[in-house]
Amino acid sequence: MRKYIYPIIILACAATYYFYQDNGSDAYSEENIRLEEITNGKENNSDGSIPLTRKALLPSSENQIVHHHTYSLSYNEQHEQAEWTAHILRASDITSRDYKRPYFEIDDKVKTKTAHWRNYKKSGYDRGHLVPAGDRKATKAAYDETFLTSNISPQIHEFNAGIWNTLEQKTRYYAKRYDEVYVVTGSILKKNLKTIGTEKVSVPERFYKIIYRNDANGGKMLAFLMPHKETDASIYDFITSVDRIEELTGTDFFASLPDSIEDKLEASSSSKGW
DNA sequence: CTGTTGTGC
DNA sequence: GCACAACAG
Repeated sequence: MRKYIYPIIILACAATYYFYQDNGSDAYSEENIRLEEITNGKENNSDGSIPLTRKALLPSSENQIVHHHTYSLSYNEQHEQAEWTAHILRASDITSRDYKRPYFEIDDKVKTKTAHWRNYKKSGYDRGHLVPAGDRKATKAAYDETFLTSNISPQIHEFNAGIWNTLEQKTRYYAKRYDEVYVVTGSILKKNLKTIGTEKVSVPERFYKIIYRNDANGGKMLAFLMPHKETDASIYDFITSVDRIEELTGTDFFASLPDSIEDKLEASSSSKGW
């Protein structure tokens, strides 16, 4: 009997290991990979383009920037939500795994403390992800990390499940097609917006998403600016230039790109090349 | 996929 | 407060 004990133990250990791998509970390895992404990036891209780190992708901001394992954000305390989030979306982030939705938690990395999810309860508004949960399905840990109240804005359900969802799916399509895209998502925060909850979470009137694809020729950029309302229109009716979003937000996007490339890409409001 | 609400312990 | 199931676009 004894000769079976060790094989059984080894099998049990292996099974446990694979179980946690599959569940994506191995946050430690993910942390190593993704935090490295912020500071070091890769040696070189296969197509000869200059590798961009997540840090290089970050917009300018006077608000509180925090780095999570798989995305970064800038929290606006007045409006009790992020003014923008930034993440690198890779084809490998997109899987068909079915994770159980966790509860939204306060983001402890934001010093001023983020809003509580109760502000949204019975408000009539969705807890709309900025970094979509669907963009972070490589592991359970990555998925759960999107369920922080620093990563949501109040959204009308018909908008969130409608054209905004369509835009998120299109972004995932680009990530699969080009293997890797850089994504900045946010809203136009201004004074006198409607608020919800006891903490007065602002309800933005417009949301935007900027997608950048890198290549040896400077890459391509695509920006969408959408009114926060239900619509049957196409997402392509809401293409704008990054320059326009910079005007509205006062934020400088992709400042780390060489100026000649940045100026050209950010002036464009065309989906040509995508 | 994007979400909320109701029930029960 | 949390788990589970049902429901909606």
